Amino acid sequence: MNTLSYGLLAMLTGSPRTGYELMQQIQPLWRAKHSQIYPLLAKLEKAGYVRFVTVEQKDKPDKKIYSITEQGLAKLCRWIPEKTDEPVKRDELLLKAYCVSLTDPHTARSLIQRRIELYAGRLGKYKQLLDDLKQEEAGEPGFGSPSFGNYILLQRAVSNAQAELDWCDWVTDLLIRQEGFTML
Amino acid sequence: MNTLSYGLLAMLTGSPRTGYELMQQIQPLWRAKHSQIYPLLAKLEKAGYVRFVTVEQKDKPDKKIYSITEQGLAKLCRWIPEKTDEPVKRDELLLKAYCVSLTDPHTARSLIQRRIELYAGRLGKYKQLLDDLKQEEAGEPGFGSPSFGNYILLQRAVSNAQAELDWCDWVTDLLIRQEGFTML
DNA sequence: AGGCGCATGTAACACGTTACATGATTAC
DNA sequence: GTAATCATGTAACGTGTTACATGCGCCT
Repeated sequence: MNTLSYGLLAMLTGSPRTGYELMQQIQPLWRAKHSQIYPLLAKLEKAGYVRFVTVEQKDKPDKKIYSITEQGLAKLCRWIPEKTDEPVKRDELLLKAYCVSLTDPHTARSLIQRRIELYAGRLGKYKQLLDDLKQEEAGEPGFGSPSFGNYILLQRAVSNAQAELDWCDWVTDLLIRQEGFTML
Repeated sequence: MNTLSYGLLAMLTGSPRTGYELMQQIQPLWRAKHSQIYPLLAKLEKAGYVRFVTVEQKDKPDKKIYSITEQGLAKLCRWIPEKTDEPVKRDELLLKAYCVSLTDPHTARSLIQRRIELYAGRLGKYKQLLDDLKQEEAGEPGFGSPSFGNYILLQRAVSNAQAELDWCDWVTDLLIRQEGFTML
């Protein structure tokens, strides 16, 4: 039982899902490819933590809809209070930022610009999802609501994307002022 | 040449360092253990991108002080404008947050509390380093300064830690209100 | 005609962590 | 005495990515 396995169980507490859906939906929390998820689901099934029903489809491949079992739920509940590892972040841009003075301000700006586009897209997407959730729940979901987890995570995603954009804008301002000077 | 290799070259543009120092100093940008770094440094040396001098020490093991070569610098400069991969984040806490309603608000609060301690510590550390840098540079380092990369990264670390703390505080408030209700 | 989305799975490889190995000094 | 810091390195293992494999329907 590695962390991703617990992540899959966690996702399945929301609703039953296919491996394909799990792969897509877990991305914002834990990056993983389908080639890692399918074998893990098979293991979880053998261990009795999840079960699946096969749904035949016309025009599309058959799919397996997984749901969490009582045993899986118990396993998950025991995991939650355990010591939580520190988050792991690896960002190529930060390595480039460290030695950014090796390039010119113009190149530096285009590096940051691509990052702005990335986070602007995410910000819009997560804001939309957060609004949708508030509409459905008619306000802010409380701890008891099954959407509570989703709610606090969406809120986090929004403020996180905003913070990234703020930093990018701040750096861009510094670089623009610099370009002004080097023009002289 | 994987990303960590470029990261090591980037670090060495600041000043020559030992493998041990590189291992420590690259952590905030790219998590890696010494067992990964030492073999990579050996490869970089064979490829001619870095060189080292051995310094004998009494009372401590001998050390190799690495510095970047002209070839290494050229290689690094060619890498910077290349397409930058998206950042990878993996955080166990977010997986737990998704299914946090499976536990009680009290357990949830202690999960968040540990994270608050982690980021409060980092915030203090990075604020201090940022102040030190501003003192040394007598103000904000400009693009030309060799500290510019360090400066924008420290600024980012500070605002990032602050954003994490803000979210933790916000979640804690939600949970405290919840505890109030469940008491009734 | 070619690419994307759905849907699953395996095999080979690259990357990262843990453990093994050594050894002196300093601090609690 | 027992752990931590400095300092390097290798071996085994676990995790994550890329590539291989299949196949239909939809869109451009």
